[in-house]
Amino acid sequence: MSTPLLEILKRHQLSVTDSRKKILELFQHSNGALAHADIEKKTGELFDRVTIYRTLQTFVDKGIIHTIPTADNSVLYALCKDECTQGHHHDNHVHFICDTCNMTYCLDHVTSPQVSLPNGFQEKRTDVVISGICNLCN
Amino acid sequence: MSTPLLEILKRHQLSVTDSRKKILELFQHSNGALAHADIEKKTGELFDRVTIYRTLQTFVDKGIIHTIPTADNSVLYALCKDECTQGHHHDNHVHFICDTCNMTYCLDHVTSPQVSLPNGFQEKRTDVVISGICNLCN
DNA sequence: GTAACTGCAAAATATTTGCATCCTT
DNA sequence: AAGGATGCAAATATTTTGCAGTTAC
Repeated sequence: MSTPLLEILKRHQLSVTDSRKKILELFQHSNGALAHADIEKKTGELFDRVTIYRTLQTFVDKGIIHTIPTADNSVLYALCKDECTQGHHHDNHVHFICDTCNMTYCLDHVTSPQVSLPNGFQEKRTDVVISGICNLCN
Repeated sequence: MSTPLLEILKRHQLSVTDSRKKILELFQHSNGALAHADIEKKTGELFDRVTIYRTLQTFVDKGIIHTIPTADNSVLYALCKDECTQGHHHDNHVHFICDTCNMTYCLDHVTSPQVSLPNGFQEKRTDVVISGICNLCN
């Protein structure tokens, strides 16, 4: 199903460490997005808080995960599809946040719509975040 | 042009104080969104940092301003259109963030597109954030 | 062996809360 | 006069940085 951990890390020229393996695994086994706090909770005392921050940042830089915009303050991360290359994310899919279970999904098969902008505005990237009720809570 | 300050505050049953007048005025004179830090900078030493936090929260609660989702950690606020009522925002317009000048615009006249979701997902609210180059920087 | 990664400590930043005082109505 | 808003102090939470020790390759 999902690409082996080691292959992903190696493809991005990252050395294979416990924290990277574990955190990447968490993303693969979660069908939604994760926040720093989620990861901290799920890894227990395994890694330092700082290591988690740095690992997430590294993954973002390398194009392994991407951040998801949220209206409140929180920062969420989710796996990129395989086509993401370093420094160039192609995550133009729709994100869905369930108001009930609070889960955040990447709807990989729903692509962002084309929006026509006023004169002079030039689109480079479109993020769509839809909230409502997910299929499990419905 | 814009609704008088006092009228807006009174309509939402808020007492008229210096900080509320000043902060609301800032939003009216800005054609973009503002962050807590922007407001702090523009008001100088006039008000306490905490007062700004509380004033912004009050405005959000009352439906005078709304937050804008951003992929990084920052929280941005912008004026709601007049139809917003307490606890019920109707800000279904598109937001635009300029990569060059870093300004955030509410494109009030560009409404969020309808997105068709997978079975079982029910939309309640759609946020669209487009980044690129704005009309002034273009 | 070397460069990169981690843990720990601490700094920097951001946000929230309690309470006494002041201001709006 | 009474309730709400503010300022200040301090608690809490979040993120970043420096550095020494450890690990991957």
